[in-house]
Amino acid sequence: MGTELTSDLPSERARHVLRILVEHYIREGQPVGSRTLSLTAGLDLSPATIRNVMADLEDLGFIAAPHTSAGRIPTAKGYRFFVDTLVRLQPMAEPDVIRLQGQLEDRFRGDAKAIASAASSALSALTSLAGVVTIPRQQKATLRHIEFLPLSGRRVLAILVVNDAEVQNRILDMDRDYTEEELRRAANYLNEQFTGRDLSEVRTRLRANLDGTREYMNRLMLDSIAGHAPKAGTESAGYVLSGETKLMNFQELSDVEKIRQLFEAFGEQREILTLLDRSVAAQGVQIFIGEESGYRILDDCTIVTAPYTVGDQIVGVLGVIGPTRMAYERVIPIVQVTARLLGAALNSDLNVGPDFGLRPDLNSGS
Amino acid sequence: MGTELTSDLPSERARHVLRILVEHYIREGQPVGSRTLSLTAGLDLSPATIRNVMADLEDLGFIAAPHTSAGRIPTAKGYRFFVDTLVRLQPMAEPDVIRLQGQLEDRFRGDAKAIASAASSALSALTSLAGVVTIPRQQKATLRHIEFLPLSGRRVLAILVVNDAEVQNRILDMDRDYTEEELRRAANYLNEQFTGRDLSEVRTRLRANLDGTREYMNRLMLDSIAGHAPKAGTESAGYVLSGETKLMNFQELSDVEKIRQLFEAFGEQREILTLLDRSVAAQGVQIFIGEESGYRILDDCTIVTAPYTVGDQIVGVLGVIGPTRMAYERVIPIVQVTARLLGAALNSDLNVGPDFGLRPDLNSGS
DNA sequence: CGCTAGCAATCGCCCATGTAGAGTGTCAAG
DNA sequence: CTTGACACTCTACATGGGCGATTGCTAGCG
Repeated sequence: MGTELTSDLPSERARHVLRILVEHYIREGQPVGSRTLSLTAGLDLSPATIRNVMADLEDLGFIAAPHTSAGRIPTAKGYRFFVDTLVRLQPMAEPDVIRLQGQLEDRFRGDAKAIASAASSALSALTSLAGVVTIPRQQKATLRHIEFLPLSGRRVLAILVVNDAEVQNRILDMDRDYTEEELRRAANYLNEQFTGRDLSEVRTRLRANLDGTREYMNRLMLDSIAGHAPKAGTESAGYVLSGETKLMNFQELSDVEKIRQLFEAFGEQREILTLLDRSVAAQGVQIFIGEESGYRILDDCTIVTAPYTVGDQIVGVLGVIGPTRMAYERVIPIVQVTARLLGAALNSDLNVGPDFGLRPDLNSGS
Repeated sequence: MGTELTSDLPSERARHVLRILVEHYIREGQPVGSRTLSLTAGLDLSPATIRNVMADLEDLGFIAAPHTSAGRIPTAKGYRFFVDTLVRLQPMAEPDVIRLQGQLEDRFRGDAKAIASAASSALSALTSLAGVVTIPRQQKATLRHIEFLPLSGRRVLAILVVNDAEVQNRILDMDRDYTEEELRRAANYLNEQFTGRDLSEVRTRLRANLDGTREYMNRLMLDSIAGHAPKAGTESAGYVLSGETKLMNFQELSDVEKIRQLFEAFGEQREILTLLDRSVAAQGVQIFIGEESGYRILDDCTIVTAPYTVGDQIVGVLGVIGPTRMAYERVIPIVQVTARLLGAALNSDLNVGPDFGLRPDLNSGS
């Protein structure tokens, strides 16, 4: 027994072998034997010695043999060690970065779902995996314009234009009917006082102004502004998934039953969303390998995620879903960069948006 | 050789055999042999005789043997003859109809995409196939309110409220910048003249009024109204697909590669949409069996569609997608009834919608 | 003490072979 | 026209042997 066995960590040489093995397996998809490693490891060791090292690695739980006399393949723990300490990340090619940047910034101004969709497609195209992007929470939503229309049955239709050109609308159930004149006055008041302000600011100011004389109006106005976030996209909170079909190309997922369960999970959204939510806590790229996710359905899958931010607020999560055997050294930087660029695109969208640059008069409260 | 061979149509007896064969195959999914038919056909014929009949049916192209010495299975032509002349439709169970009606009428007022989505899910649940519903064209779109907001770069944000409380918005690229005052005047003009009118009417009237003096305004106004239909839902014109994953349960589609192509086609939307469009022409239920669709990808699939109407205008198409071997006698009535009920739900939505019942003043043109 | 060469053993994969079962086509007799 | 009988065909399934890849072990080497 080698000295490695006394420790939980493999020796330097074993780490090298493990790296070569994982890299090779990721490339070829076939179990890797001692002969192959002896030839490609660059260590100039005979297969027999390699075998000893592999036996150690197997004892430590990093690799496993699908059956006697096939080579070894990495376990989830093996992949974990690989991505944590062995992988040599391959930065994205500069042209790809520039193209990606263009796709994200290009005229998606204001439409949260569209830009999420673009990011998702881009992720899928770059990685040949499934891309997933949560629809960004609109942390900063600056009021541009508001309008009320009376409906029947004491309901009022509120139309908000926020940020550049994002139109939101919701129906408010009120205590009594309002005349058109009343609604016009309320809208005028809001437009005059609060155009260019952040919605949360509008909310607090409205609460402060609640002086009793016009309480019912305040109720109307508060409701119209309140809780705008959850209805940001069309389908309420959710994510955009792209390139799911690419997953069917992988042999390890070529079982129809597995694919079916996976796609059903995609449709349900719940499980995937809670999984994505977990990565909000983390700072950078987070990786769930196989069984680590805790969901049986994803046992053969890895999810690589990263939160994306506007300012220093996390507004969403993006990532890719693929088989555990994926090209981590390429995928991780792609997710990383996409998160940064998406954040940047959203940010420029909010702050140097065309409107507020050119029309300061709108922000001055007229 | 029997006398049938001189005709393109099978004899009475052959038709009976064909019916039993198709019914049996749909139920069991296994090729049907002469012995089985002899036992279940109720004709009291020996297997040998049945074999003669089957030979005739095979010559006519209604059935085929996957290989020597397996039973026969229906060809596309066989299914076609079956659904055209042999099938005994099984009306939907009354409770199911009532439940379906409830699902469709229930509080989806105004939201075209939501009601299409509900219909699609219902179709999928009732048939255990994939349900598909095009988002209804809003044939009658009455202008409720319009508003313009200036953006940067000669762009203008137009916000329309149509029908009850449906908010549409689009960005118009104009030739020059407009002042807020100009935009306000344009909006006022439209609101005063056309509130309560149908959008198509507004369009024609605007064209007629194009008198040169205010041409640029007309351009703006026309653009804001024009082509509102394609942007009805969120994702522009399209359809809602439900229960795709159910298709993976069928053995005839259990090949991963086939499934992949099918799902990619679903994602593309184009091919499916053109196929659905074809059934707009037809009056009632239309069926595309296997290769009849003209799309290789759908060779093993049947699509059962029906247009649905508001008033007497066809506003959309719905249907189901499944393997050619599906329970036609149940599926056809389900599609039929769903189309009728969806039309009815949309109709009640438009005509006795809460707004127009209670606020006739809005419709009178002020 | 670690590395290596050699060797027997193990196991999955592939292919050929054999067999059972299901169904067909045909033909002569009823 | 129908039927029973028979030979024929083809698939599905199980069986078994050979092949190749790879391992674990052990003895020997530096």
